[in-house]
This record gives sequence, C-alpha cells and structure tokens, in this order.
Amino acid sequence: MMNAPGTIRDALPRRTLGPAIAERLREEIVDGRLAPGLKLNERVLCERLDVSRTPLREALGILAAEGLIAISPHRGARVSKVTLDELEEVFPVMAALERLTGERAARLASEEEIAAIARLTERMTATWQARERREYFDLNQAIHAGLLAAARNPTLAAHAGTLDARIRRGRYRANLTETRWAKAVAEHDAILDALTARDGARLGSRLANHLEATLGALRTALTEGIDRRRESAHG
Amino acid sequence: MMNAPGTIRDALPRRTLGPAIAERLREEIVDGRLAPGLKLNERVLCERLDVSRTPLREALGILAAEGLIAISPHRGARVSKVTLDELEEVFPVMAALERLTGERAARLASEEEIAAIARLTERMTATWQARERREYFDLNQAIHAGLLAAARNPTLAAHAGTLDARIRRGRYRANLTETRWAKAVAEHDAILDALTARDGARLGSRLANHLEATLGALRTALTEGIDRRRESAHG
DNA sequence: TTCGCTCATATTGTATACAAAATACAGACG
DNA sequence: CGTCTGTATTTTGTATACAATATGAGCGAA
Repeated sequence: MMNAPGTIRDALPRRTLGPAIAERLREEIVDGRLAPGLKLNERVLCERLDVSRTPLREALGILAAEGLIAISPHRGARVSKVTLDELEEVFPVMAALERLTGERAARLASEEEIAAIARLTERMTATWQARERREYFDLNQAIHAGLLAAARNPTLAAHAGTLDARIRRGRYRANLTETRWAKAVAEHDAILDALTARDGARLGSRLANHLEATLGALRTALTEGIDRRRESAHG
Repeated sequence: MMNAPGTIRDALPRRTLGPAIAERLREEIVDGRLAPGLKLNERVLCERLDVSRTPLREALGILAAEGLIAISPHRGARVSKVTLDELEEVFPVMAALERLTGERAARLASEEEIAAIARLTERMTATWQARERREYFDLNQAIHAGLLAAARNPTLAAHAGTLDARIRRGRYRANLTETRWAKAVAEHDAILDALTARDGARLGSRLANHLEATLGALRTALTEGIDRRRESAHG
C-alpha cells in the first residue's frame, strides 16, 4: 500500500448536513434571534433552511444534547429559557472546567500561543477604550478558545464548549455596565500575567474568579430584569 | 382547570425509540459486548434490534456525542477504543467535576441521602470481603450516583455521567488487583467520613484523589496489557 | 357561561425509498 | 507478479411516505 490507512482521508472530513444545520441554529439561539421559549416547528424550519426533516431532526438532537433546546416527546422542541436558576446551575460547572483549563494551559501552552493570547488581550483593551461591544465579545471568545486549545485536551474543550454556548446567551442578554466592563478588562490583564508567568494555580483561580464575577454581574442584571417585569405586570 | 398544565403529562415522558436504543447500545459498549474498534453496520444493527434506520441513527448520534463511538461521514460508526491516551484525557476532566460534586454534596445532601450512602459503603465493604466483583462495581456506581444526586445540579450530573460512561469501560477491562481493591475500599471509607462531617473541601479532594488512584491502577493494567500483547505477537 | 367531549387537523415519530459516496472486485497494463 | 483503473456492490446520507400522538375547534350538557 502507498500510505498508511487513515492519514489523508481522515483529514478531509466532508461535512454532513446535520451538524451544519446545528451550527447555524446554534448561532441563532446564542445571539437571541431564536428567542428563549420559542417553539421550533420542524416543517417551518425545513422550509426556511431548505432541507428535509431527517437532517433537521439530527440537528435538533445535537442542540438538545447541548442543552440549548428542550425536546418533549410528541410535543416538539423549544428554545430553552435563560433563567437565573439555569445560569446558577451552569456556572459552577464551567468554573471547575475553567480552573482546569488554566492549570493545563499554563503548563502546556507554546510560546507562540501565549504571544497570540497576549496580542488578543491588547486588542481587547483597545476595543474597550473604543467601546466596541461586539468586537470585545468576539475577542473575549477568541482568548477563551485560545486557552482551551492550549490546554491540549479535546474532551475538556468539548464539554467547556457546550457550557460556554449556554452561558453566552446570558451574556448577550445582560448588557455590560461601564464599571463591570472596566473590571473585566483588568481581570483579563491579570489572567494574561498568570499565563505569561506559567503559574497554573494562579491562572486557574483567576479564570474561575473572572467567571464568578461575570455571573455576579449577570445575577444583578437578570434580577433587575425580573423586578422590572414584575413592576410592569403590576402597573 | 383541574390541574396546572405541565405537571402530569411531563411526569409521563413516554419514551421514544432513539434514546431507548442508545441506552441499550451504551450498555453493550460499556460492558464490552460491543468491542472497541468494532464497525457498527447500520443494516445489521437494525435487524438485530428490529427497528428502522431512522431511530437507530438517532441513537448513534447520541452515543457519538457522548464519545462512546466515532462517526466518520460516509464511512460509518466505530466503537471508540479505550486507549491509555484517551483515559489520560478524560480523567482530569472527570476529577475536576468530582471535586465539585464533593464540595456541593457535602453542603447540600440531606441527612437521609448521607445515611443511604453510608449504608451503600457498608455493603460495599461486605462485597469486597466476599470478593463479589460485580456487586462491588454496582455499589460503586450507586454511591457515585448518590453523591451526584446530592450535589443538586443536573448539568453537573449530565456531564459527569457521560464522562463516567467512558471511564467505566476502562474499569471493566482492567481487572482490580487485590491490593488496589483493598485501598479503594479504604478510600471509600474516607470519602464517607468527609461526607458525614460535611467537609466539602476534604470530600472533593478525596474524590479527586480516589479517581487519580483509579487511573494509576488502570495505567498499570493497560500498560501491562500492551506488553502482554506485544509478547504474544512476538511468540 | 363553563366544563367536558368528539372529531378534524396539525405535528411529531418511524419506516421506507432514493441519492451520493465509499468499498470491493475484476481485468488491463506495465 | 503487482499495481492501477474502471465498474459493480455495499453503505451511508437525505428525502419522502406513513403511523401515532397531541392540539384545537365545535358542540352539547350542567
């Protein structure tokens, strides 16, 4: 035989429809175009995406496994709601994985990866100064992805990834306040310091604390949201 | 209205075929009847389980998401292998979740739950003395499930559950040595002590250490397995 | 009116049919 | 003799058809 089996072919994983549909719907759920609680009618989605029900249902299964939608037998799929209870449930799990990510990334990241994260952090400060919210979120994502890649553990990346998708929905909904934003940028600088020093314990703690602070801000934002809703319900 | 909507119906979630098939195949994979590396032919499985390809493929999707099988587009599904590399990858993630489980369980478990876990631990010692391997594994599972339930976090339970399925396959394959078995029982006593004292930090550490020790034993067993295979290949 | 029932409709779950890709095989060629 | 190539077969991916369940409107009785 010319080359060992499973070297070239495996590198070209021609995508199939199901995951592609899931990716698209995931985006729409995460950024809120598909609102929490919305009923997902299969026929409607099929027409909109121009696919048949088979791969669409495959996609719904993927999203259900990720916790972004909930499927009840014979009653269909709904975008799951972003409740405070739900976030309080997801965050500690994510924090545990972030800590592990930090410990591993500090130990295993290449110098190039650290340099790349440093550049991203720098750009992040710039977007903050320019108040470019969208760019800021994207850079935040990129830094997170970089750390995860540096942690050299696909299983960790997979589980952290699905939790992150659930959390991201909350982030979009709860607008960053000025003070929280400034603190978050400072926290990112501290995270970069720990990474540069390759201090795993410190990096892990700082990532977990950063996440905890994010939850705190979200808690405030969402609680105010509930209060506001209650008020308007009364008036 | 007679009763609030969504109370009784939701409690009777008439199961659909896909998850049921997944559960059955999961069992067969975990206990090794479907050997690692085995090609899963859809037609063959359909005939054996007497279902059509649609729910079967749904089940395969579920198992792929859990990491128990690997699907390559147009090339089919294979039971994923239990390599040492794979276990080294899964264990740290599981350890992070175990630690969190311990911290939460110590804080949130009811007295009844603690008592139940105490009884299970007692029975576990008995099965060890009687060298009832199968019973021992089952009790081990039950204790783990009890702690997870006591941690009061469905997301944590879901993620820990999928990782546990992957790990369990390794446990089955690597036979417990006498010395490791004795140590494991002692570790379980220590775990119970920490739970009874509601010392979250200690419980978390002990669970993580217990898992680390399990990996150590597996590492030895699998490495020897490889050596043995090499020997027989030479002879 | 309001509750409960029946039946029509819509929606989801499952099976089958069709399309595309990968594998296996046979024959030609070096 | 081995290797390459073209073709047949198998297998997977997608679409459609059929079955079971849920939803909702209309009607009748308390």
